[in-house]
Amino acid sequence: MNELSTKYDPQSIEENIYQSWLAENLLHADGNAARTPYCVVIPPPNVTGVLHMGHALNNTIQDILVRWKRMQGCETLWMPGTDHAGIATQNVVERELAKEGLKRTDIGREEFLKRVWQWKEEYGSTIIQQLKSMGCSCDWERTRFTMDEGLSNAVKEVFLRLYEDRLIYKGNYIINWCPRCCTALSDEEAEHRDIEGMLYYIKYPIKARDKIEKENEDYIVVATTRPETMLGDVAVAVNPKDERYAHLRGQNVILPVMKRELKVIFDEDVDPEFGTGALKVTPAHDPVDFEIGKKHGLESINVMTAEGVINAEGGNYEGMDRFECRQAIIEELTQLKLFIRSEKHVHAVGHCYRCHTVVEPRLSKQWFVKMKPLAKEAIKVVEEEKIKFYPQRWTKVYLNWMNNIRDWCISRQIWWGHRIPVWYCKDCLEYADVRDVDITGPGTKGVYVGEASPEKCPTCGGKNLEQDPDVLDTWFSSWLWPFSTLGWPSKSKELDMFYPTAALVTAQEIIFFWVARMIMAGLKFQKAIPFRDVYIHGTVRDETGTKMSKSLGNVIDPIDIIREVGSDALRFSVISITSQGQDVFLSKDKFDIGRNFANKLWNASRFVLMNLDEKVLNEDIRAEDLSLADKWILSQFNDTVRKVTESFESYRFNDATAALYDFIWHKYCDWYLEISKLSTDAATTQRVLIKVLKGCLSLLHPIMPFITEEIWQKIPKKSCKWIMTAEWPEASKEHENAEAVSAMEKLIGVITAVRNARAFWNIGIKVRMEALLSVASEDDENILKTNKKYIEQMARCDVRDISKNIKRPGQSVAALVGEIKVFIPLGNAVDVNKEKKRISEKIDDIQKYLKGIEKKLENKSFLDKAPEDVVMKEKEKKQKFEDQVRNFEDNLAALK
RNA sequence: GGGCGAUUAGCUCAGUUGGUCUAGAGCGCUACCCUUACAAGGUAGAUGUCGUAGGUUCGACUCCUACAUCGCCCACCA
Repeated sequence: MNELSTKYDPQSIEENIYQSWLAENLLHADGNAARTPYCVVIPPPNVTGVLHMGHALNNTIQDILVRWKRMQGCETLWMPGTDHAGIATQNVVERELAKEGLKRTDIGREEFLKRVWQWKEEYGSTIIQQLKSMGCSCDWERTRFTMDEGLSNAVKEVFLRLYEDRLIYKGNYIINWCPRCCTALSDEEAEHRDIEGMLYYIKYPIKARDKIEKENEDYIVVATTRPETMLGDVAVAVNPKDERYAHLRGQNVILPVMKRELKVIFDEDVDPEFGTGALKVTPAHDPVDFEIGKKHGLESINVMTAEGVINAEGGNYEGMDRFECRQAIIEELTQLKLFIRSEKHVHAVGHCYRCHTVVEPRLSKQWFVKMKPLAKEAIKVVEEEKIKFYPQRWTKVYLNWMNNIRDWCISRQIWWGHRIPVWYCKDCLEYADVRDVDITGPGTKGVYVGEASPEKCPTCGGKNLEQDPDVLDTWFSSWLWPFSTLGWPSKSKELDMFYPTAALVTAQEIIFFWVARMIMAGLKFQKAIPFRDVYIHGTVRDETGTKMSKSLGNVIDPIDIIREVGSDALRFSVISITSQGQDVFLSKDKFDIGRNFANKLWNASRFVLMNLDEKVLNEDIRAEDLSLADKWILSQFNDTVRKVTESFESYRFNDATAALYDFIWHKYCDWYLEISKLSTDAATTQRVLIKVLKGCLSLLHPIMPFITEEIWQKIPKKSCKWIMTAEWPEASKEHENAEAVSAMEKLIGVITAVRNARAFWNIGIKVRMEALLSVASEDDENILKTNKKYIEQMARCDVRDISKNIKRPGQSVAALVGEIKVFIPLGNAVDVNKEKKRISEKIDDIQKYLKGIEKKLENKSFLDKAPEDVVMKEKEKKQKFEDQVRNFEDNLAALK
């Protein structure tokens, strides 16, 4: 009944344990107001996503926090859910359609959305299932999805409020455009990557001279990385201070290929140092050019379609792909003798974060959120440390971004997402396409902004209404997550209780996407911060330091690892190699740490339970019955409780795993368990074994939930049925026992000395050894005498004598443990020369350190300035080493 | 162009306010051991001028400055 299976087999326990928790309803937070609330908000994984190592790390950390707080008696809530990932999901479903030879436009918006929902129902919960297999203790009953009705209401409400406050507007700007996804992207969604491209030097002939006759006079040379955009050039700009071009004032140049006449304009923003100092101006395709164009009243010529293909404005190049066009234009220019040369040029090029296509800066009409006013408060709360980042260095990164924040492009030209809640009256507007309206805020003629479609146009009463075709950026719903998931905009018990949430755990990549925006939304709509602590963990990378990603094929799939070594081993391993905020370099062998540790724990528990007589648990441990080893292990355990709790409190999770690993393996198993074999029958020993085991399981439970629960279930007469809801151990002074710790250290020293001699003299384990212990103090004598049996058991020797001033027997070897001299008679086995050499080496070793200490103590400044206790310690150290040297020298002399 | 991180044993990494550090762990390595919880184990052992050069200090792996190498993030240099 109480027995654990001989082999630790995570596969056979993990699934069952999780089902039991669900059956017992242990994961559900019902909102008990008598307890301290503790709420963690999951970074909602992408609904198309599958679990990767980053998720594994992220969710393990969150689960640790939640389980730990739950055990501490908090009312904990871990809100799970997924976001609808507009672009990514739409891409997935479009690919499915493509298999049937269809495009989304073939089936229409409504039918397409039906397909997406179908897809979501079928595959959207993959990642949720995977989180369960990791043991995550989320409240699954509260699982949310950004497209749920409640969350959609929050989105509408927020859009309306921002619009009313004139923080949302629609206008014509250069945005990042993905020609593959055919949508606008926000600045954050364009990932800049360094690309080795080309810088092309092109001659633009000066109009006054119709033929190129003189070098350097008949034309101006511009440099560009994107020659295809020249089709949309409207000017050439130079710096007014640049004397090279002073003669061009008032001149026009001819745009090659298009043969359009361009003005030469003078603008401070042109850098004379770059390229030739002359800039071709293409306002429709470059943000800098757009600004210059605005300043100088230039027209904008858009030469590309949404798909990145040259349009009618591109003359002969119409219909050509943008990159093909680049080559073709260079060829034509070469023929015209207007192409000078190209040189290699490394520059950062934006790529779509969903499909990695090179983004095209494109002039288009989009919806934006004004960020500066929102950022103001969000900067303040972080500066005032109402929200704290762990590690702290991210504060600076956050503030830097916030202080330079730019308006957020929130409209997307896709179908899957929250439709923009804006309707246009086609009768009132003079545009054929509703997209073309400029909207600065409430009061725009023919524009209605509201929760649902209006009956009629508020301006003219007409019924010719059309909703804005665009949807909102997915992050426009994610940024509301901390309160939209708790019921807002409706009033709710949960919102009152759990907002602000306690901690947010996330990766560095989404500080700007998500964390910063949640802070702004929280402050704007709840008038309160969304969370107090932000813990930023490292990025999971492979051995070579590159980010793990599917496309690179360097992923280690957490699900494979769970299958091989179990979820507990995965969790323990990943936590133990992650120091605060540092990136994680992962390779498969790292999981041995957790696997071996779980195995060790399993076997130790098996030993304890095997030797347990249930009846002894009817009574408590009595202090007067405790042996030295009992007191020692209880004191050491107490230390461990303190360390683990402190580590969790300061988000230093690997410190917790290190403390537990060291205690369980090297103290509990290596020493206490072995010593306990002397008295497995004794009630007190059994009680201590169980007490410490239970304590370890509790401390370990947040990190390794399954194995600890499984073992817990086999322990008889426990206070709580489930370890998941058991009490978190508390460290207390009364368990501290410095005396026992120091006494035990002496015993361990003696035992190690004997073992050392055995190994050094190559004496087999079966040969019985003898030892004589010469002591200098009563205390030592008592300790050794009362615990003689430990030495005999652990070092496999007979202790012949323990007393003061024992003379070293002939044919023996000696060791020193503090003030205790250990003599080990070896008979003829002793090789005098070998022993001499051994001892001499030890003396040399010690003397080396001794010299350092002596030097320190001779230094007057040190004696004057160092604190007293430090000086005292140095003196003690010196004394100790001197004693050791003297002793070893005596020993050396005793050798004949 | 700005900002940040890393540099410690053969490998992968810990090391919290400068002195209990004679710098640790895991893996690997060496020797012995299938000792009745565990060979995914046990016992014992070897291995480091803590990237380089200065500085602050009685004292630096720890703080400061420069440099080197690697990596990350941000940025409209065409």
